[in-house]
Amino acid sequence: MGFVLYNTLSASLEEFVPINPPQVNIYTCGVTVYDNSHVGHGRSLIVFDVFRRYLEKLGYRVKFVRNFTDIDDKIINKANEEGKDFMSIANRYIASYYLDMEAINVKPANVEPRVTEHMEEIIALISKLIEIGKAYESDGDVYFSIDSFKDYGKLSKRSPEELEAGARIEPSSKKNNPLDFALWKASKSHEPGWESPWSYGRPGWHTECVAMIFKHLGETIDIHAGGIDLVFPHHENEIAQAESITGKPFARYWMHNGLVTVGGKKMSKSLGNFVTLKDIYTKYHPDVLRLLVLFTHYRSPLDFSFEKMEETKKAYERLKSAVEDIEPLKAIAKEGNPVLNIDFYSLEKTTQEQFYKALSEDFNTSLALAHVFNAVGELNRTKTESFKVGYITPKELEGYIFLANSLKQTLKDIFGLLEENTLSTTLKTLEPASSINISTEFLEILINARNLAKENKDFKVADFIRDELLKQGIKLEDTKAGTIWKKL
RNA sequence: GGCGACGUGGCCGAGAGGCGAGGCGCGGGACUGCAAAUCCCUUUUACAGCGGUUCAAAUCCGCUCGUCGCCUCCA
Repeated sequence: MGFVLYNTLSASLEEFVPINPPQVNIYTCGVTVYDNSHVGHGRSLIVFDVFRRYLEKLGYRVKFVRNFTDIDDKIINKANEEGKDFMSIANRYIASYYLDMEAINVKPANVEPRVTEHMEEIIALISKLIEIGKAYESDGDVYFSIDSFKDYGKLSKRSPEELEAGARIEPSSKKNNPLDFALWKASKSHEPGWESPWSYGRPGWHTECVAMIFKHLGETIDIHAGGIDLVFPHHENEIAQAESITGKPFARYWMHNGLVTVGGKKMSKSLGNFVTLKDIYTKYHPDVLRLLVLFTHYRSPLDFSFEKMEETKKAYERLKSAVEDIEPLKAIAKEGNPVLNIDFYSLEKTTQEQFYKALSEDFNTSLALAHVFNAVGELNRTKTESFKVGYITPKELEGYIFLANSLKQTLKDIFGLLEENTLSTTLKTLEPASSINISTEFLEILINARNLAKENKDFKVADFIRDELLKQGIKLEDTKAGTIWKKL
C-alpha cells in the first residue's frame, strides 16, 4: 500500500518509494543528553514512533536508527558545573531518556548509536573530506568549506549570499568563509577529547550523524527525520558532507515535524518555557500526550498548554471507554428486537479504510482520528440506547465487540495507545505514594455496601462512600448494569 | 534585514476549487435518588482584510495587516 509524504527537499508531496523494498532505512536525530527531555522532544519522538509503526504495519521492514549526542559543549558545561566527568552526565540523561521513552511508550530504535563510540568513523570521515579538498585544517580545528559544495542551501532554500547578508555569524579568523562549519574542534587540555591527526579534540555536531548513518544505514537512506528547527544548519551541513563524499543523494525523503510552542513561542531550554516529559506522565496518562500530539498534523505548530491536556484527557476517556468498557453491556445481553440496526461490520471496514487513507496522505493522524471518533460515537450511541431499553441482542453485542476490538488493535499497533503492560509498571515507580491503597476486593465490598444503602434510600451514606472514594482517586459511575469504578 | 511558514466557528484543529472532518466548551433535552458517564438537539452568513481569476474560491493569483520559525545551540 502506497502513501504520499511531504519532502522538505522538494518542498512538495511525493509518492513514497523505498530504495530496496520492503526495506526502509530511517534515521532520526536524537537528543543531546545534557538535561531531561521536554514536550518538544516528546512530540518529535512520538510522531516518528507512530510513523515507524505505520510503516511496519504496512509490511515494510524498517531499520530505525536514532542517535545520542553524548559529547557536546552543553554536556561539558554541565559537567563543569557539577564537578563531574562529562560521561557521567551523558549516562545520567541517557538513563533518564530511556525511562521517558518507556513511560510514553516510544519503541526503542533498532540501533541507538552514541557519538563517543564512533570516533574512528568520524575521524575517517573528516580525513576523507580533507583528502578530497572539501575541508581544511586550521590551527587544530577542521572546517568544511561550503564554497566547495555547489548545492549548499538546497534543503533550507537559501543561498550562501543570503546567509552572509544575515551577518549574524561571528567572524572567525580560523575560517576561510564565515559560513564554514566545524568538523573537528581542538579541545583545551582539561576538556574531554580524542587524539586525531589535527589535534586533541572533539567532533563538531554535524559530523556525527553522517558518520553514524554511513556506518549503520549506508550512503543513501530512505528517510531522514527530525524537528524543523534542524533543517538549517544541521541537516544542510549533513548533506554537504555526505554528498561531497558519495556524489549521491544522502536521503530520499526529508521529514520534519513542526515545533511545540507555549503561548505561541517555541518551547525551549533557553526561553525556560518548557515542560518536561516527567512533568506530564506523572500527572497524566501518557496516552493523553500521545493523543494530543496526534490530534495535530505533524507539520503544524502545536501550542502546548495544560488546558489542552485537560481537553484531550476528556476525549481520551471517551475513546477508551467506548472500546474497552464492554462488561456492562455484556451483562444485559439477551434476545429481542435489535435496537439500532447498526451494521458494525461495514462500519469497521469503512473506518479502517478511512483511517489508512488518511495516514497515506502525508501521515494525517488528525484526520485518521476524526474517523475513529465517528465510530466511537456509534459505539456509545449503541450503549446509551441499549441501556435505555435494558438489553442488547447477542448479535449486536458481537458486532459491537468486533468493531471495538478492531479499533483498539489499530490504535494500539499504530498510535501506541491503550497499551496495558509496558507503561503502567514504569508509572507506578514514579507515582507519589497514594494515601490509601485500596484492594479490588475491598473496593467491591464498599460498592456493594453503597448499593445496599441506595436500595434503602440512604443516600447520605451512598454519597459519602462515593465522595470519599473520589478523594482517593476512584470514581464510581452507576449504570443500568451495575456500578463501575475507574481509577483517575 | 534576508528566507520560510501560518492566520478556519466560543476555543483547539483537519481540509485545499463545488459535499460545514474531528475534539473541547456553552445552552436545551433524554437517562439518573442525586451525580458521573453517555446519547440527542443547538451553537449553520467559520475560513485575517482588500482586490483579481473562475459558472463556482476558505482552497488559485496579487497586495495589505498580523503571528511565528530559521539565519546562533536547539526535536
